Amino acid sequence: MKFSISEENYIKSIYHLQVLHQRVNTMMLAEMVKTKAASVTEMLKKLHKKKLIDYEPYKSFILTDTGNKIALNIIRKHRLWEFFLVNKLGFNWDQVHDIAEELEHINSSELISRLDEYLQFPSFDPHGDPIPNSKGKITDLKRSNLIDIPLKKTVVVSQIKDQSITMLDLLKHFKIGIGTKIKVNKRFEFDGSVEIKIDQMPNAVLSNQVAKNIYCVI
Amino acid sequence: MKFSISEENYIKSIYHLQVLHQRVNTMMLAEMVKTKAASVTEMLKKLHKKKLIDYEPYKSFILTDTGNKIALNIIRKHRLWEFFLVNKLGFNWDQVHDIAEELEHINSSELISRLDEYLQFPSFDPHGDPIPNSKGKITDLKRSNLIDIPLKKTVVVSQIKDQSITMLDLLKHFKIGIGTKIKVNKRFEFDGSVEIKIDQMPNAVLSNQVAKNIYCVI
DNA sequence: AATTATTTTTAGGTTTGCCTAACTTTATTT
DNA sequence: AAATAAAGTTAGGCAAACCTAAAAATAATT
Repeated sequence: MKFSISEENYIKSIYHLQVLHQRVNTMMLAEMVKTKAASVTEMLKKLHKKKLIDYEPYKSFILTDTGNKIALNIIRKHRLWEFFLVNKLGFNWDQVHDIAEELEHINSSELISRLDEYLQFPSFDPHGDPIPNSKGKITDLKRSNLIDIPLKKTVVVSQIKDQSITMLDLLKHFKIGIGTKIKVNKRFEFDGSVEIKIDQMPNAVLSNQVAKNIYCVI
Repeated sequence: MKFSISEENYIKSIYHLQVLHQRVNTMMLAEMVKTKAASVTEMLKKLHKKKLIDYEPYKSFILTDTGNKIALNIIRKHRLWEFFLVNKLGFNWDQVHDIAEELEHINSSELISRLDEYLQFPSFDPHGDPIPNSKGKITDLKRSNLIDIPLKKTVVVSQIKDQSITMLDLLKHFKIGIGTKIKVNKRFEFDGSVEIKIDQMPNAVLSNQVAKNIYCVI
């Protein structure tokens, strides 16, 4: 089944709202899709008829399993494109949302599976949000860089942002790679550097510049 | 100024028709955008009001300079995306048109200039059609097929006219694709075949039928 | 030149998704 | 519990882009 861009945006928005607040209402949705409540009601009736939401007038609505699957697919596309824009085209992570908002509606599963492969099946988008796989399954782990990670918590490196040779050299020296377990002991306000501990290694201090490029699964 | 997907498709189609037949009429355009003549007339009035075409009812229509520029920008996007799909995602050139047809309407000049750079500013798309630059200029390099090319001159393949699967197969065997450097050593009068040389390949002979379908930038 | 055929436009209708205004239902106060 | 406020729905309209059928203009034939 194919859906209009509008329908897709409503489905996606309902999904996001359900994650944040489990009860979703018409006004919240109206605000999210930047329209008026009356338009939302109209769309709810349509989505209900297409069996994408369960809906009782004046009561509430919730995505059906089908609706959920469709939402996850749109989100998958959005996040893969964001990953592409940042890691291939060199955008900053705060510049890509609007563009991905358009790209997510491109309709070709072949395109998406190839893109996924081209990007080497990333698990997280540039904001650290998980990318659903082709079956709609999400790794339910959050991700952030060493600057934002809670202290004294052991985390696993999942991505290095800056992949320059100099950066790789530095990482080699500290024995840091994808999968490495790291604990941040202390953060120094003065220069934003962090002291880390890796198993069987002495404590080490990474500059802010380095730390912010190392992303970990929490 | 921003245009709807429909408007963009009309503009692009008028451009293509103008290249093929300099006189364009309503019915041709209707067929090209897969709609009916009445709808075309409606759109012509709208495009005229927006000064994208010169239009006199019952007479004719033609793109204005502005219209032309917009058309070239859409075509630029289409061809860059096609190049991306083939050269980065590994699609075959005969699979990418429909996807590029959607991607060409994504609205971000920043995206396109970065994509262009990422692809290293290609001059031709996978079908050998020239990609307009950001100012709408098309490389008007001299191109001709292997029959008409000067002997002993290294040229670069830029377009394959016949894109049948059988032709594709043959080209694969000889390792010929867009961008391949070729030198024609000799032409045989008898059957019009040509002997070519490609770097790191033994000499090869192509039939006249094949040679005349391979276009190169001189 | 008159008739016929074709092309183009106009007129009137449909669908999608938006809007405002009015009305219902549900929630919150008093 | 009644009154008021807020949220949700319905009704009636609008714009974009499509459609069919009929009318007008142009082109082709006799």
